[in-house]
Amino acid sequence: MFIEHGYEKVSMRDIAKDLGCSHGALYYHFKNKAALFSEVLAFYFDELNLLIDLTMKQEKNDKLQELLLGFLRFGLNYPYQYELMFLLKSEEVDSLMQQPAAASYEKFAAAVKKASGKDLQNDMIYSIFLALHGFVSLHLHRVPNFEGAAKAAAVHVDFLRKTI
Amino acid sequence: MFIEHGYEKVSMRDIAKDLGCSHGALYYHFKNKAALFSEVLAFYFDELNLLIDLTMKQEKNDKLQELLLGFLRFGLNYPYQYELMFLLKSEEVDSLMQQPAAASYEKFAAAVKKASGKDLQNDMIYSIFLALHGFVSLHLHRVPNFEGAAKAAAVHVDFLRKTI
DNA sequence: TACTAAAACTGACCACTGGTCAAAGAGGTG
DNA sequence: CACCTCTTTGACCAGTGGTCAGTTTTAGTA
Repeated sequence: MFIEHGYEKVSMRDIAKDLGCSHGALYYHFKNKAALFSEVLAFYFDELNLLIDLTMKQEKNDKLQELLLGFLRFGLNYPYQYELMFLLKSEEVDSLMQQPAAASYEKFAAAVKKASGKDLQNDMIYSIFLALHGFVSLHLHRVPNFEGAAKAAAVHVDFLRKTI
Repeated sequence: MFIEHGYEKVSMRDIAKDLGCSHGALYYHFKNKAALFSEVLAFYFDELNLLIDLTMKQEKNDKLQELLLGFLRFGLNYPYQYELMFLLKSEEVDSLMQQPAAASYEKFAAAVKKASGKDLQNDMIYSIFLALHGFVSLHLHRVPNFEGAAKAAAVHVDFLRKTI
């Protein structure tokens, strides 16, 4: 439900109705709405980490491009998840999200360094990440999925590749 | 109030209490909360446009750097405004915000082109904008103001300058 | 001055939200 | 049976954005 309609639009009562229980019962299992949602999101951090691993494992000559494009694809194909993984700042959710987000970033940064074949500066990798994040956060929800911005994504990644 | 506490935190009743009227009265003047807020934001689009104009008018050798840094400074010093100018996607607000946002972008893009002294491709300018947007949207609300990320901002702008 | 029409405002009301909690139910063990 | 823990319920709270019939204020006219 969160994935289809977003965090704000889904109420605890909606979830309870779908489960066939009262909304009060949810508060026995989860401290609050944010805690419930963050457990849903944990799955998607794993998914992103897995995606990075898979990209690095496959036999391709241009892993770097695949890495950058893969990030954009992930962001736009899981818009609500991405929004809460890297964008939302509501105090409640953010405190639960910062640690896994940082871990995923570290994994991404290490992969980029390795895939580039060069000894890239950390600052540079961070700038590249910011540029990718900018792309996703601007196209988020304005485009139905990655396909809707695939061409622009390729152009952006191309721009970034040239800087490396 | 919006600027200090953010869109979600300020209720129509809060505003009405501050004005010394009933919250119903607000709905006589504004279709809804989003419409009220978007009128507040119009001021900040003007502010950003003015900032671009001023940067281009001043006698400096490195207008380009000033332009890019200025955008980051604006974003981090007016975090709630920036959030709703370029980040928020609630259907209500977004439809009111897209046009002025696009206009401000066009102004920015033209200024970057002129300041660079080269005939930059539009795609490239857009990528640069996305990279700046990524910086702001990631640091937003995690840092009290521009000063809190000034060093990282300088590094990021430096990275972008090198690509031009 | 008295009247009128428009503009502005009020506050009760609606359906909804996240969250709390005493009470009630289940299920298992001795 | 009693006893105990785990789980669930649903009434309740304070708050939200939004609506609207009814009232007041304002300003212009006869």
